Amino acid sequence: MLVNFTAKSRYALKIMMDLADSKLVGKQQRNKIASRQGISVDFMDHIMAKLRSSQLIESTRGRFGGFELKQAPEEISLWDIFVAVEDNIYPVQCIEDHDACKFEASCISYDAWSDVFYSIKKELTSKSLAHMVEKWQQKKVHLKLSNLTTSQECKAPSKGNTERSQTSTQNLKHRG
Amino acid sequence: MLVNFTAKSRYALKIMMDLADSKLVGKQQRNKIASRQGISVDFMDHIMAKLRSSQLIESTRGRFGGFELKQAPEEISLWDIFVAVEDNIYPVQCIEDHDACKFEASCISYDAWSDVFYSIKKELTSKSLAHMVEKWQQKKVHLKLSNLTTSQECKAPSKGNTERSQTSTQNLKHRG
DNA sequence: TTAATGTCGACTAAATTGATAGAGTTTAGA
DNA sequence: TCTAAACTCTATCAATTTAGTCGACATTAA
Repeated sequence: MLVNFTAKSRYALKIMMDLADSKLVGKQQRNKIASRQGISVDFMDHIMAKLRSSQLIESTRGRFGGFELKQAPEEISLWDIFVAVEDNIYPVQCIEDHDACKFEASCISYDAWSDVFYSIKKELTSKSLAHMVEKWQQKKVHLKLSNLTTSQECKAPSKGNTERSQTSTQNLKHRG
Repeated sequence: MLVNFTAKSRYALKIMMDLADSKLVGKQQRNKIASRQGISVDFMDHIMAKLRSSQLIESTRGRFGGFELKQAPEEISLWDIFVAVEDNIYPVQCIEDHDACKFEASCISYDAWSDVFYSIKKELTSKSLAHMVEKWQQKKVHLKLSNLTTSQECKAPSKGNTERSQTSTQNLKHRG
């Protein structure tokens, strides 16, 4: 898949937008976020850990704990979010690690990949979470949705239920 | 992997650059290309089929056959190449197929993904094969390489030899 | 006819991905 | 101090995807 963002990026973006959208209301609990955004709480844990270690969110443990953004949405770019959750952000090995390939200098495509990488990085760095959320909030007005009434309809497959299994819980394949 | 170009894209770019680079010399045989670019001929067949069905290259069968570009390098963008070989070029399902998700309208991240997709597409569409090859040809002058003396050193793993197997053929992991 | 060339589809091993499970830790407050 | 409501961390797994291999076939020039 070209320009392949894994589920981690998809979910991370939802989570970050959810937190930015509900910023004024205060800390958000993980199962609230998960159910609003249709993500399995268990899987979300992994994503939260990464977002946290990248200083994008902070968490409070214990009763009445929850998550909130650690930086202003204006300061967070989409690039920051994707980099936080994906294990490898480079299109090819040699861009990541110049020592990975001793033939870099004479490789016909090295410079082209380098070019591709930096322009994608530039584009994603230029897009702020604040801007994305602003557009969402304008859209919400049209949709006449109240502030925190985000859809519940987008479900992760339920426990032990794959698309081929016999239980009939719908897997809606909502992948945005 | 974020911005994940599979081996098909990596190889396809090498192949297209190789063909553009040797355009004046005429048709190129598949095992010549494969050995210059360090690709397994067998795997290359799959890529060639896709490049051909996308009208990017044309082939001549039989003795003295080979491959050549079907369009001028100025007319071919990196986007064209990646689209030709990758099965899915969309970062998320709902950008590909609006009907895939009936909750698109109320999805918090749909517009953001759409934005991401179109800016990456724009960037890659703006980069022509001609431009990339021109830069390579300038670099070659510095490297003092003759026109078709491209490196042989970049090998795909040899037959039946994975990184874990006991035969010691080096897998150089040249991934550009 | 033959050798050199490209074409195509079936198959497979390895790696990655998405998801699950379960045993912690921390905190507020009764 | 005890408990419930939270978050944290690591191990494991099934399904899918990817990269690669193989073999039989088709085409062409000489």
